[in-house]
Formats: sequence, structure tokens, C-alpha cells
Amino acid sequence: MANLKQIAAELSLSVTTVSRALKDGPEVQPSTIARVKEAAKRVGYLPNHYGRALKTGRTQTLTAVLPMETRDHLSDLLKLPLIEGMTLAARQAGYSLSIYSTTPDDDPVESVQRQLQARSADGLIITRLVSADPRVRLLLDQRMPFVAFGRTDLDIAYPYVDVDNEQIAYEATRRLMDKGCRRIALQLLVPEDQASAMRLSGYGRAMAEAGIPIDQSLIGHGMFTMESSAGWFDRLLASSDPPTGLACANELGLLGALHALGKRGLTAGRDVHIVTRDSTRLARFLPARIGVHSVDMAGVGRKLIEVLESRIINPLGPVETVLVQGRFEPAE
Amino acid sequence: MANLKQIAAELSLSVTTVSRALKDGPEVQPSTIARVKEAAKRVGYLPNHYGRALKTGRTQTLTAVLPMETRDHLSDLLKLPLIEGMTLAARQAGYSLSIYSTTPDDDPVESVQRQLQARSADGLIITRLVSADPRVRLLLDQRMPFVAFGRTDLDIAYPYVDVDNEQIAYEATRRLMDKGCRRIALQLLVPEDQASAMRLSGYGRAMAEAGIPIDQSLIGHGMFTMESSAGWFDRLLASSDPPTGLACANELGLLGALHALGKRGLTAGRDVHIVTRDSTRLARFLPARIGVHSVDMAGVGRKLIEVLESRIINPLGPVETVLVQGRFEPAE
DNA sequence: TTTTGCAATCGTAACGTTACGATTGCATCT
DNA sequence: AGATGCAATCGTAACGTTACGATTGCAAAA
Repeated sequence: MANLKQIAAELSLSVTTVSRALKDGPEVQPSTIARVKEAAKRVGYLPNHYGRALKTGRTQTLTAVLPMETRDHLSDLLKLPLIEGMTLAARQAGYSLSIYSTTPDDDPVESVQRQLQARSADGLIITRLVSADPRVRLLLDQRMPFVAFGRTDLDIAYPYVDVDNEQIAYEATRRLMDKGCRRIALQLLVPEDQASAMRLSGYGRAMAEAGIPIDQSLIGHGMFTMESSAGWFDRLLASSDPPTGLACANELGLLGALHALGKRGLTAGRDVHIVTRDSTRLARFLPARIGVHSVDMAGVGRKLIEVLESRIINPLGPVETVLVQGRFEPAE
Repeated sequence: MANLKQIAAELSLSVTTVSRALKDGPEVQPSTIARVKEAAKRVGYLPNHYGRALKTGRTQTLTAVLPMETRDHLSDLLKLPLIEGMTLAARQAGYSLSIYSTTPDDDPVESVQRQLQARSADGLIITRLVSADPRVRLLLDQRMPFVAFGRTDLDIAYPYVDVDNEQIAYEATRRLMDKGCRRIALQLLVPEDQASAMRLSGYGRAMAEAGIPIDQSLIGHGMFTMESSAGWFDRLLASSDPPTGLACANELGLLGALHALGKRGLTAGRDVHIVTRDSTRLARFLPARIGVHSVDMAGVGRKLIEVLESRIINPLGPVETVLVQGRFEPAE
């Protein structure tokens, strides 16, 4: 591999001048800059990442700490575009992206601490924030640039990108109301989950605006599988006052609900109106008319990198926070 | 951050001795080793990745070059566990994994060349091999350790891990025959694709063994979307001699075919027997009885790292190749 | 007593880069 | 002529690590 020393020797210049010439240093004569660049190109010079990192202390690497999917593969379809968006944006900004997968056995705080100590990344992306997430304080204290995908209930300012689940659930509920629904069922994942809490809040806001009291029996938790969704919705349909609208949590929840409907000879879009999340492909194909809220996850990935980069460049600048909106594709 | 120099100063030792002690060098007195390790632990010493990389020339980083999904997100469900398997295995082997996403605009050869020149990885994982893939020769020539996910038609030995699509298609066809099917339809993706060619070959082998001539009209190409699959299968069902068995290419192909069946009031598992790929979750839930061939993609990821690591450790050793088998879960 | 051998440790250089503070040569000003 | 200023370039040190070849001290052998 060609290095600065070789180029310097070839042109009878010092390593210093070559180094400066390659970054258009004002101290170097334009004609010398041209000669150096020509030589660099000719010998295929590429700066050595490690030499530079050692000297400057900046590694041009970002690390994303991502929990593995274990219980189910719910967020798979969302996580891959997220990764792709991040890697591409990172690359364009001159960084490489390293993925650090964590298993449920890994302590999230320890995983972050390890990254911190190794100091091998210029910035960190953390996901799946829990309530009062200790990692936020840790990273702020250590002055490690980071960005979170998701929010937590801390009253410290920190940079994050999140999906506006509150607004999406609000809109979903409103759409169903527009179809004439008043008894609207809502699928949630774990109640402790911040995203679920937001969805519930958006649902509540829409219901309150419409003056409809909330019936707790219409709110289903743990909609991770088609089975749980199907069983839950089947019970609702069997009740004396069944729902006429449904906001699904995800693709599996949708498939489960459709199954329950089919079993009873009911039709989605006629007997029960349905709005779901992130299942555009499926919803477009199904005979049933289903509204879909989709989120551009590659865009979220790009935003994460954008916010993180500005954090790295200006660690004392204003704390950026981004709320990504969903896009609604109506049933018809 | 603590470094060797600090530990050395604290214990009145030389940097050399500390460095050696930390890797249990035989030249260092056991009691000194103990003292050094204690001090290292106390001050939270972690070796600086970049200093070490610069000195040794080994970066402890692997890079996976992965094409982004653009046309569709078919392999999403497969690619995420692949990434997770790779990152985890890499981490356990003491490497970190960097993801290099490529867009269709990126020239695959140039992407590899860039990685080569930067020399910032100890090894490369390449995927989506094309016929006579030029990257294989390039990497072999440059003596860059690599492993391919997938095979190509070169008569050079190179390390790869691949799914045994030939065998899977063979078994799928046999399963359908066991159900009594003789007219068996086969879904493929692009014909040029090596995986599709393998599937076709396995199908052909099973048919030949059973003495059934191959009817080209039963072989469908371009099964990327539910729409194409539904249309294709609908036409087959409308023909004078419709198929009684179907081997689907993937989940979308399956959903499309089920749609076509439903439209005609036919039932999967009775009128037409179906075997599909990688849709365990869906197949388990559907009322129709459908056999599924699933492949452990996280396992493929681990294997890739394993083969790559042995390549790095012993570049002149025997070229390892791995064929990963599918696991069949019968309809009932 | 000198030599040999060995265990334990040390000093220095190097990996490739960049930052800092010289140094050189030359034109311009006094 | 000497001083000043400036543009262009250079030399050295340093980032943290490891490899190599010393060097030290001490016990055992000659």
C-alpha cells in the first residue's frame, strides 16, 4: 500500500507537505498540490484509516447497538431498511457503520459501557429505550456523542429520532371515525413500551375529541403473534357489543384479525373497518380494503445519522430531536 | 483513557513489560503479570484498537458488503437474521462487523476494490454472486481473505457458504409426489440467478427419478410479487390440465398462489398441495396445510464468519465450502 | 575468579498520520 | 546594505501499540 512517505520520496518533498497538499492546505503552492495529487492518484494512495485515527483521535466510525429479535421477528421488516438507511447515510458522510448486536443476555448498559471504553467509535446509536434509560445519562456524562432511536421519560435534553406514534394512532382512530366507527378496538404491544403508551395516548386524544368514552375491553395488549391477535379479536367479535373499527399494531396483528373475521364470515372494510401499520405490501394485495400507516424507516436511519453527525461536529450545539410522521394510505 | 504508558509508570515497569504481561508473555515473571493485570483492571485499561491495528496491520474488523433491497423486500426476513448471526459470531471471535450497503448504482466490483484499497478490514463477506463473478478472482489475486454467500460458476476454488437450493427443491418436489402429485408447478425468481438454477435442477432431478417429463408451462419465472404469483397461478389453474402440486419460491409467492386458489374456491392441501420456503410463521397460522422448508439464516451468518476467520488465520489452508441444508416442516 | 547461562526486564524503533514550530529563500522596504 | 515580511517547505514529535535486540542481575559452572 502506498503511503505519504513514498509519495514524498518520489517527489522529493517532505511528508508534511504531501499531507498538507492532499487536504489543500493554504501553505502549499498550487502547482505542488497538483503534482502531489497526481502522484497520489497514480500510485493509488488512500489514507490509512488507523494511522489517522491514532493521530487525530477521530475514528470515522459509528456504532449502532441493536438488540436482536428473539421472541418474534416483528420488527424485522422495519429494522433492515433502518440499517440500510443508516449505513448509506453514514457512508455518504464519510463514516463507516459498525453493528453491535446484543442478545437478551447482554446487559444494555454494559454493552454501551464497553463501546465507551473501547472508544473505537466517534458516535453511538442506541435503540429500544426503556423508561428512565440509564444509558442516556451515562453517555451524556461521558460526553460521548450519541443519538437515540426512541424516547424515554427523562427530563434531560438529549438527541433522539422517534416515530410519532401518538400522532399516527390519533390519525388512525380519526380515519376509522370518518368511516362511521364509534366502537374502535386498539392493538398494543407491551404496555410498558413507550411506543405503545404513545399509541394509547393518540387513540385517547381522538376518542376524547369525539366525545366517546374509552372502553378498556377494546384495548388489547401483547399483540405479538397472529395467534394472540386472532384469539383476542375473535373474543371481541363474540361479545354483545362488538367493535366496528380496529387499529392493528402490525402485520401479524392484521393477519390474525383477518383470520378471526374470516372465521365468522365477516368482511374487512364492510363489517369492520381496519387500519394497520407498516404492511403496505400486504394491504395492497388483500381483497379487503385496509388503511395503512407506513413509516419510512430508511429515512429514520438517515435522520439518525444526520443528528449524530451534527452532534459529533458540534457537541455543545443545540440538542436536536426529530419526530418522524407516518404516511397514511387510505383503504381505497 | 488509560494506556500502557500510564500503567507502566504506576508500577515502575517498562511499557514493553506491561504489554507482554497483559498477553501472558513467558518472559515476564508470574508475580509481575499478576500485578500488571490487577493495575490494568483497576484503571479500566482497554487496548487501543487503532494503535494496535497500526502496529500489527490487523484491524479485527470484518466488512460485509450487502446490496440494499430495492425492487422489493423479499429477502428482508432472511437478511436480518443473517446480519444478526454474523455480528454475534464476529463479536465472539473478537472482531467487529461493519456493514457496507450498496445501492444498485454502486458497481459491485468497485465497492470491493474500495474495501481492498482501504485495507481497513481483515476480511470481507460478499453476497449475491453473479455468473463468473469478477470479485472472486480480484480478491484471490489480492490475497484478501474473504468468504462468499452464494456460489458462482468459476472453476477456481474459493471459500463460500451457500444454501443447498438444489436439495431443498428436490425434497420439496418429492414431498409433493408423496402426496400423489404428478403435475407439479415450480416458482422461480430470475432464471439467470444461481439459486433459481439450482432449484430448477433439484426439481428436475426429482421429476426424472419419478419418470415424469417436465412441462415447461408449469415453471414460472419472476415470482417477486404477490400479484405476479397470483396471476401466473390463476392461469395455470384455468388450463385444461391444472397442477395438483406447487413449490413456492417465497412468502409472497405463497400468498399470491393462495389468493388465486381462494378466488376459484379451491383449497390448499386438498385440491392443490403446496410446499413453500421460509414462511414458517405464516404457514403455521394459515388454515391451509402447507409444508415449509426453512433455512437457519443466523446459522448461515455464523458459518460465514467461521469460514472467514479460518481463512484469516490460515490463508493458505484448505478452501472451506459449506452447503447449508433446509429443514422441512411438513404440512401436518 | 572469571565465565557462562538464563530469567527478567528494558530501550528503541516502527506502523502512518498530523500538529507544531522551525527554516529557507526571495522580494520588498528602509 | 541591511532589515523585514512572507510564501513555501521542512523536521521532529507524538498518538498507543508491538517487535526486536539489547541490558541487567544473579546463580551455577569452569
